[in-house]
Amino acid sequence: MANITDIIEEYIKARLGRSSGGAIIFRRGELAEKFSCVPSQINYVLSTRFSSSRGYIVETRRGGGGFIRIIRIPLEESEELLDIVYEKIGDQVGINEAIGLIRYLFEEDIISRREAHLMETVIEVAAPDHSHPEARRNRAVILKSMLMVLLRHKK
Amino acid sequence: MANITDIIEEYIKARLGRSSGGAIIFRRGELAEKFSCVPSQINYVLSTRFSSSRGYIVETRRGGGGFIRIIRIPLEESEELLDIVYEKIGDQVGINEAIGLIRYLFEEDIISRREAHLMETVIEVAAPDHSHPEARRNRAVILKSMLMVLLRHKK
DNA sequence: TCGATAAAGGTCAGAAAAGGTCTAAAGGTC
DNA sequence: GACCTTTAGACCTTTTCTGACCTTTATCGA
Repeated sequence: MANITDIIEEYIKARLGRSSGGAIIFRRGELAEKFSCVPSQINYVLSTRFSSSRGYIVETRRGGGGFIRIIRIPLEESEELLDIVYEKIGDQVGINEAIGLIRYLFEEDIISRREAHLMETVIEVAAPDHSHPEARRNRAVILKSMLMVLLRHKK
Repeated sequence: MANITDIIEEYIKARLGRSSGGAIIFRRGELAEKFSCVPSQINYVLSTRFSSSRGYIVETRRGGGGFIRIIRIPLEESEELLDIVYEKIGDQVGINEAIGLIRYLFEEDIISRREAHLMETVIEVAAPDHSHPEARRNRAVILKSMLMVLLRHKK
């Protein structure tokens, strides 16, 4: 259990715990240096331990001045939405289900009318081919991404 | 965030914010001197951060007495939004242009921060294959659809 | 007046500075 | 031994930065 992935995971969680806004930022190369591992190891840690299904958002930028930012989504108030994201939707979703979900969010006052229209339109336009499996997967990816944004930016 | 480009961008935005008419003027060489960089760095900042899709007009003059003037374009009525839809975007659009535009709308208070994040995420997720022509067309379709929603449902 | 010179800014290619992806091998677990 | 997780490394993409070389404009002196 002393593998480097777990150690880095703990380190990141400790820093997130100390941080004020529930977000930290660092350079991939520096972190790799600190733990004497290859940089891609950091990506492995991020994808296995800080995925969105675990309640994290990871933002990165390449090039000079590049960075990795990890944001923790406060779970207490968001569990319902996260549940929706990872249980109801899964990795594919039909158009009616998706639209139904969006309407539900509006009725529960989780999103505004305008946001609801925005989201519905996106679903219709970006994944129009109704029952094609490819479209079902695409729709799930887009819908989940949008829900993650809502989690991050409370109304 | 220790890169010069971001620092110069902030400096220019601060000066624009303080300015009365939403315009500032300076000498390229002096600015470069101030930030200890080569003059062409200023051009890089201008083209990546003060493009027209982000809501700026840049005017310059060469030779003795030359200058660079940056003008912020306020965005007021929905007619201008329609203009954007039909002129700036067209039937294909790059990712940076699209995101620049979304930020512009946010800065002009036409969309909320949450809507901006929603839209940016959609653009990134739904048309990820950056420079592929198919993705460029797809991006345009999605972006225009979203803008039409904004037009119909005022903030 | 007109041509040379100085004083700007513009362009472009390439280097540098990040982070991303993919695969193969190594390590664990049952 | 089969299967899953972890680790390393080769190679790729994006973004920023630098410098050499080019163009435009103003001014000054013959």
